[in-house]
Amino acid sequence: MTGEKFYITTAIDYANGEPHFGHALEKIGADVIARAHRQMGRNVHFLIGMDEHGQKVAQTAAALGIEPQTFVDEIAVKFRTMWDLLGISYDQFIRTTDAPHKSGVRAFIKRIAEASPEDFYEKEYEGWYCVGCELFKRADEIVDKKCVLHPTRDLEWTKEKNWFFRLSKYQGFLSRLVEERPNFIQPESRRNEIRALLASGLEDLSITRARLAWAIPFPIPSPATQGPSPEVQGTWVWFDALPNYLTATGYPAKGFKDRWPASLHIVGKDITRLHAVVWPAMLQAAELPLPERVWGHGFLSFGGERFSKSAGVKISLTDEIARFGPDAFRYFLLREIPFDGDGSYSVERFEAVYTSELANGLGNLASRVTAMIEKYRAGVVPPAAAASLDAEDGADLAAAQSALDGSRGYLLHEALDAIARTTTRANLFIQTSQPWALAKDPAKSAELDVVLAALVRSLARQAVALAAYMPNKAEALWTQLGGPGTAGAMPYAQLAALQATGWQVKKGDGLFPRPAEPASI
RNA sequence: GGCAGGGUAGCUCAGGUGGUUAGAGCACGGCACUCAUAAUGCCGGGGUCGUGGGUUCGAGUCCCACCCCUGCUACCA
Repeated sequence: MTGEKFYITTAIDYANGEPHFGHALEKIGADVIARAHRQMGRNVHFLIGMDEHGQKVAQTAAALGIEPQTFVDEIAVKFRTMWDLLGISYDQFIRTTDAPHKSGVRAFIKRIAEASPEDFYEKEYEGWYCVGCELFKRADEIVDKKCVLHPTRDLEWTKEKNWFFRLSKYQGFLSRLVEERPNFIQPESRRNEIRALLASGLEDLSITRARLAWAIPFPIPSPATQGPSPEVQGTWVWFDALPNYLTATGYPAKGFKDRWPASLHIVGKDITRLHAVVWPAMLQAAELPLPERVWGHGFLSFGGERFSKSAGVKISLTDEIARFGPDAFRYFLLREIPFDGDGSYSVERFEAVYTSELANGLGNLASRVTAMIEKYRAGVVPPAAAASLDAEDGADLAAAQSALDGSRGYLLHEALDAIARTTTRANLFIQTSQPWALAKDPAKSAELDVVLAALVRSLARQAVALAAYMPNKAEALWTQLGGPGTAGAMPYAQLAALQATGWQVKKGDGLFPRPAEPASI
């Protein structure tokens, strides 16, 4: 690969539980973008990983009676197993307990201390602490002496000495960033929220915690506690987790700039502000290049409840993947949930979409085309001129590509909608041209060639276009068609001119078997 | 409480700057066809466009009020 570099990341997942639907949606979406960019000829590096420090991890491990490292090791295995099952094509898996990450974080903090010495300072912090939020609250978040989000609880006045990062200093810088680079934070709804946040003013961030043992020790000694046993604070999540995108490149080792800056951070909409405000300020303080773009995707709900919340949702990720397999699951999530907004998951919808679009639509189309090539042309695709189908597919495939090349953001649901139209068009094309009738008239043999070859080309294009979404099924289809190499390795640039003459078609098992009929009375 | 977005067929949603009978997909009903995973194609039924006012020759599309939903409201992704 020699193309333009494309460094894509997802949020690192907090190692305090099992992978759930929300994690899966993000990884699948990022994986599709990564795979698609490979087919666009980019030099892709796809990073995912785990956030493994913090109080909750330490507490959970303690409750289980095991060391935190042992605990996160087990969690990391569970996540990687899930990503392998779902076919996530990541190039690198970073963990914040990796030694290179920990040393990279220290180097990054020291770099800021050198480049922007006034940006770190110690302060005795005190304020109203909401036990519900587990946060200090600002005055404008307090109404009637109660937290607006937890009005039934009393606030507690709490004190702690911490290191702070002078985020307020970067307010002007960040405002210009968001105004001058409208693509920096997308989609538009997220950008509006960030603009509102910037307009309301920024406060400095506390970036360490006392008595936090399961963390990277903050590398700057406290001037106030010099002596035989200086107090060492634990580095709080901001400076531990966010720099993973940077330390993954090998920072501070020479050569990290071969990969940095990141092209695209895919994150949940709940943490877009961290990536669009805090992270750029940190990088600017270190005088390092900023990422090109942050994309805040939406959330998945189930019967009105968040998947990410621990309570109530009684639906298993592994069960849903097993229902029709990983590829169909990937397809459904991205088809059903707009990648720039929220959506809800329902088993009924999954079954409906699978049956109508994958089994009856694409699967049956492949079945009827391969059957006709075998029956009428002994399995060999005949040479033939282009048909109306080829030209008409072009617009949809272009739309599918433009929906995820970044020019309009990353609208994966729109891309799948466009590809689905090519499936519908091919089924209609068969009905209109009636190849079975052409086959009965020897004088119409050339006409039949045109129809059959066009259908194989259409399916081949669909296999290539769908390879990012359903990698296994796309290859299964490609193999049945007798295409060269793999569908996933076929560049989008070659789609329009794709030929299939001479391919050896071999009808195989149904791509998407219809679900078993429910037992009726 | 503040800010932002939204409420259109059973379900998911389209509907630039107001203009003939409000559209698509799915689901449902009928017909056609047979290459195919009883799949496909065609036709059809189905909507007081959140509520109430207003502007206009004319409003889903503009204005006002109200109701409801969602998101954001920065320190544990």
